[in-house]
Amino acid sequence: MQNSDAMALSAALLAVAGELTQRIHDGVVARGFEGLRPAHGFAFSRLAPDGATVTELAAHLGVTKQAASQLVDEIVRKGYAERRPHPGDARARLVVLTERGWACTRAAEEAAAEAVRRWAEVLGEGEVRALWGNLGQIAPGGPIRPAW
Amino acid sequence: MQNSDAMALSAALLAVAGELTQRIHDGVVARGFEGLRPAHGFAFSRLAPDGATVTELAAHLGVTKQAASQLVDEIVRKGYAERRPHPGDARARLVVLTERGWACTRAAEEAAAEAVRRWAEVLGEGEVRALWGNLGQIAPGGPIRPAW
DNA sequence: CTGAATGGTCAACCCGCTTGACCATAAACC
DNA sequence: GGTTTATGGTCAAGCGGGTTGACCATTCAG
Repeated sequence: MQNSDAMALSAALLAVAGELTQRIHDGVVARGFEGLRPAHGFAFSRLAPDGATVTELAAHLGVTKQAASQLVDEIVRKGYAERRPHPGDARARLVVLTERGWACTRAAEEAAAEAVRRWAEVLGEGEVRALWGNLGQIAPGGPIRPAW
Repeated sequence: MQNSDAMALSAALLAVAGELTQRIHDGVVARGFEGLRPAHGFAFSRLAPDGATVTELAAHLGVTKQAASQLVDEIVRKGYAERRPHPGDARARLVVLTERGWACTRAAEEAAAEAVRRWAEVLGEGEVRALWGNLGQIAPGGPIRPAW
């Protein structure tokens, strides 16, 4: 495999990633959730299970805790999450999704499913599963950083 | 395929895209090209064949022409490209890569190849080619936008 | 030849993120 | 127990890359 092939593969991957992000974002907006940026989705995915502290969120997103704090301010102000006292650590505050936050998360899932369905139309369901499997194996575990 | 599966696939794709971008960027820096951001790579890829005007570059990157103009200023100042009069249109100026710009592009290709090689170690060469083929089919043709 | 359209730049502003300082609570240590 | 160090969080100021708006030069359409 030549270097130029690797570049072509990279370009395709990044193009798909960019378009996917756009489609999910558009889909979320179309379902009535406004004032959000794609980065918020990654925050939601970290908050979803059991909530998280600002510091944990910052690590997940790969930004400073100040930036994460601002982001939390924003989604709290817009009604997607709320801050609660942290059980067992009076310094920390647990950020959890509100019902509206959950609804938005479900909307994002629907939008993602729509985008993936388009791929299945082109590749077939089997290839999409193969894609999933392959990507899952090479996906890193670290913080989710903006692609560029 | 369930919505949550689509979300898992999306998350994996975006994680891989983010890591790939980081690795290419790191590799370029390691080869001695500093002061560049990932976005510059996408500009280079558009300039590479025969150069481009600021407006074409703006369309390719999905930003305003003012932003593209600033970006060109930067890579010109750092010696990666130069502005030339456009043959056949006195308003336009053709932005072309310098030799250093070409060297940087080759460095990026090497870094991409390194990253892809890691995938091949996990998936095998055949699956990587399959990945390439599948991504190539679903990749959009439009402007390359930052993932988020 | 005139008026609209296009390529490009300059200027002001916005917004998200960073660095640096600081307070409150927790954990570590004598 | 009391002091020191580390950790969670916020406030404030500044930076950097982007946007909008205005403008000039050249080209194209009538």
